[in-house]
Amino acid sequence: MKRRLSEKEETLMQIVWNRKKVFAREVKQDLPEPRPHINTVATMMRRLAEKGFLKIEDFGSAHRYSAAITKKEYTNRFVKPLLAGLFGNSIKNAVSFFAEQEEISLEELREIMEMIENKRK
Amino acid sequence: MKRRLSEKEETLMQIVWNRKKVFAREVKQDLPEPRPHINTVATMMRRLAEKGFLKIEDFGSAHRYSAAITKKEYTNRFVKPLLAGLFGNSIKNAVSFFAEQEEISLEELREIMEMIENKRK
DNA sequence: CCAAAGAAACTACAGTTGTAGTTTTTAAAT
DNA sequence: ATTTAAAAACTACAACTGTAGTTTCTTTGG
Repeated sequence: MKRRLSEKEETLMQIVWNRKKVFAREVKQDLPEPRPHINTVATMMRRLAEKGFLKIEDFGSAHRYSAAITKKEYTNRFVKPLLAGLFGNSIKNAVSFFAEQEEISLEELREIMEMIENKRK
Repeated sequence: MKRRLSEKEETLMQIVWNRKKVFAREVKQDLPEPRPHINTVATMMRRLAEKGFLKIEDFGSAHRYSAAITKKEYTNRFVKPLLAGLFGNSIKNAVSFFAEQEEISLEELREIMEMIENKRK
């Protein structure tokens, strides 16, 4: 579990994180068109399991998959360093960037601050 | 210029973005130990150029590289969607996440808001 | 001009990713 | 028990990545 995932792999993990427990067939259904062959999905799921990102639970004749790493862990382990690398090791700079790009508004920043303050009470 | 870069490639781009114009030899110097062989760096730079991420300027017998895409463009094209994918298409959620992880403080959020407010004047 | 140094270009190879065909196993239905 | 359907497992392959050795080209110092 050392390298960060490719885009496609990340998409699969997204689906697993959302649905908690999934069969390959369901993962395929959640993918956008053009959907890959079911075997493609199955192969990628198997590889993700081999790499320690997914757990397998046997379920009759089928495997049911679930995440072996939470989205939070994944984000901390792989996404945070990515952002840090791009923004001089500062998440603050990253947030500034998105604020300047107007991907987040002053209003929303205010909401976040409130939310954090409440949580600390 | 369609897929996002690997970690190593991104590291090379970082160096180019920082130094603006670089020779392969300089890129190698900026890499952390254990440094790869110079040919490894050269090959990756050539491939990044082929993929449209770098421009080449001939400079005597050597190539001098510079970024063909700004860090801002790269972030918007590849990093923003990555974050959006993880956080329900909401950069706000992403920022909330990092705030909860205490990767950014209330103080810093306040600074960002001020900075943005000033910029809009 | 010629040799030496440095760089680019070319070649090679193993590991990973995305893709899916083929074969085998399993379960279910009659 | 036999067929059938579904899934897993296995196999294959091309593209891409990381790595570096080998060969060729180009400059420059004598």
